[in-house]
Amino acid sequence: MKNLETKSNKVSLKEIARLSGVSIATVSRVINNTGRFSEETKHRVLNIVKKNNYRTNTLARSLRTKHSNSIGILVPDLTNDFFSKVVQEIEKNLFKVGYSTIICDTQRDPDMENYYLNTLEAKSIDALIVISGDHPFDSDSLTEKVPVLCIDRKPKNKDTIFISSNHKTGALIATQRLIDKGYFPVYVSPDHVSTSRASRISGFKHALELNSIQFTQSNSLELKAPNQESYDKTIEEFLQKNKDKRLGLFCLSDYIAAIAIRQIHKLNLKIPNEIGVIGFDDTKYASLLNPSLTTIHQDTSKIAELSAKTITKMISSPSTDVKKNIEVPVTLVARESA
Amino acid sequence: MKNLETKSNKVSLKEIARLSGVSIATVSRVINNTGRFSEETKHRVLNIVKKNNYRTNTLARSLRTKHSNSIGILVPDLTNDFFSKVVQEIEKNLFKVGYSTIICDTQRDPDMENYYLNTLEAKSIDALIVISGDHPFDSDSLTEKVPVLCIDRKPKNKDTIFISSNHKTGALIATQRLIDKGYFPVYVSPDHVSTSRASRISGFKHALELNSIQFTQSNSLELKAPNQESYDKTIEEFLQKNKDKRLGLFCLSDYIAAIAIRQIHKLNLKIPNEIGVIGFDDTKYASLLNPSLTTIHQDTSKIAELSAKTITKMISSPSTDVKKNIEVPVTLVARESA
DNA sequence: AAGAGTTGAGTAAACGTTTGTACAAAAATA
DNA sequence: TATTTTTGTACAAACGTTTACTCAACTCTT
Repeated sequence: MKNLETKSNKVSLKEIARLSGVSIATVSRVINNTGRFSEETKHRVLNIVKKNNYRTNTLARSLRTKHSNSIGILVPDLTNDFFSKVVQEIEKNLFKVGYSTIICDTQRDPDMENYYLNTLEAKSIDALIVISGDHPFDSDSLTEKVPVLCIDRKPKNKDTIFISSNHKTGALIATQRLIDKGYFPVYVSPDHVSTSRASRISGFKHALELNSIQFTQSNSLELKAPNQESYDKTIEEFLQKNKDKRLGLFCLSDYIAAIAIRQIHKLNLKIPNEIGVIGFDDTKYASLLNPSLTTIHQDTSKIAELSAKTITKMISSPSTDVKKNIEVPVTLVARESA
Repeated sequence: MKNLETKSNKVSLKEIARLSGVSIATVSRVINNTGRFSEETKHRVLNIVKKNNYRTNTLARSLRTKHSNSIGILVPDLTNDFFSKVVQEIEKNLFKVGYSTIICDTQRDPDMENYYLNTLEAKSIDALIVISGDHPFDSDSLTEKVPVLCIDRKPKNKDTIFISSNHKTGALIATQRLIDKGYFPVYVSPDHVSTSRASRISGFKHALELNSIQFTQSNSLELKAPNQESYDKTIEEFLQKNKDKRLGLFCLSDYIAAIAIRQIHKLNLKIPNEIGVIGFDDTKYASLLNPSLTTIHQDTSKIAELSAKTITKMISSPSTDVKKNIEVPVTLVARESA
């Protein structure tokens, strides 16, 4: 038999106070355990609280205290394996230390990004973690009010804390491996270009330099396209045109790598003998592709842990300055594709 | 040169009222465009509002009005391709009609689920959309307060609105295809078992019935396991043991299918000649696997659209009753694997 | 030109908290 | 015992809105 009182929609401090014969203030102090009450009243109040299934109205609380115990996260695309993993891990970390997380998928749309920035600010979030869309994050007005932390994509303002994988080194390692194995190195880049992608490309180029290879047009394959089919076509054409070379594709993401491998199969080229492929991210499908994908592993757990730690530190002691640029090491995971 | 006033942290209705020489009430009415003001004051106030970069404090607003224009979403695992897609699409749909979305990843953890339920309730969300974890969703206390809509996994309470793909039919179609192609049908199920999985299994069994095939132990492969490696092993053993049969694997998700295909390759079995594989979900990697994966396509867009539409209708007119059980058709996408 | 309706405002209460101030009673100190 | 300190509590303001009431000043009706 369910307690009928559960139905009552609104049980406030006032009601609890009335029921237990003390003042609202006392109830509040008991609930927040902020002292100045006797053991006896404590028990009495807590009993009534439980019996009436009282929940603090956090709206009112936040309005009064100016903070909400919640942290906003802006993410450009939740269906992206890397992003969703990072976000999930951050949430897990923050949950452990008592913060609730508000995740907002901006769909890489500046309008939505702004919209959510506003609603989050209006919700008195205690801090903001942002993975920006295709344009560098740039909101000084908010940054003045709450701690802001950027992940993966460099913010416009150099003073904003920024955590990311060491993309450049990752690309360097991958490219060096391709070169070492005698492939003709080519980077394959998708449509969306972010600062992280840029770093990877720069790492790629650096590797060529180190090996005294002159970077030319044929070392890159840019996939400008609205949909996957035209990706397919562009890749196929490129492969056809460069049949003479033993290509080593450094794909800027595992997903691109998967598409490339698919096209390679269509042309009946043998991986890794006739062509090599390396990806980036080490998402959950990397080991499941056929052949399994050699790729650069991003340490999502580390990124998430660092992000959570840093942001909570920034909240609790805004004065102590933290490192502005944190780079998380990446590792190459050698599998079959190169 | 940036406006210095941007820095001021707190500009409230009161301040705007003072600045424009009218009462707070008038400013409020202008901002919400709720009448009872002259064109002249409107312009004056709006100017001041703009100049001072005023933002409504939604906390205060919600506290007063009892609603927040935001909708909570509970999701068991954001790294799951199907879930993240659905959630993203819902968010897009709700955004278009002016709702902001609060996404919470419960990590299939009942504790986190409860925690978020509480914080969401405390935030005065206008409605809740839930994809439950491994246990059917069961929160009548909340359901009494705001509209609740369940997706994909059947809620405990039969009166809760429920939207999902037609899992049973999907499984039926897939299994029938395997049978038609002369395979010995086997369903492959992962660890987590949900009501949606159960429906799929039931569809599978129904297909056997229709074809007068007796369901036995060897028609199922249950992957009870903590990690992917032991998945691998279980699958390998099963394949070895059933070498004599021409197996047709109906995998309860694309991800499982990918793992299975990987093992099949290891044993040098030829797909689709010696063994067939069909998945479920049609996630973005389905077409990229090798061979590409025949699978059951879930219409995430439709599910999302329906969810958004239904929930907004429930909010605006709680009295009109909507269909309690909405099934979204699925389609088979024929590719190479079976 | 008198009454009725409309328009443009202001006042103040309310939403549910937290917290500074106040103060009596009890406890500790001298 | 007289004084100080601590303890337990209440009161009331404040957070930033929305909105039900008022009400004076217009604008129409006849």
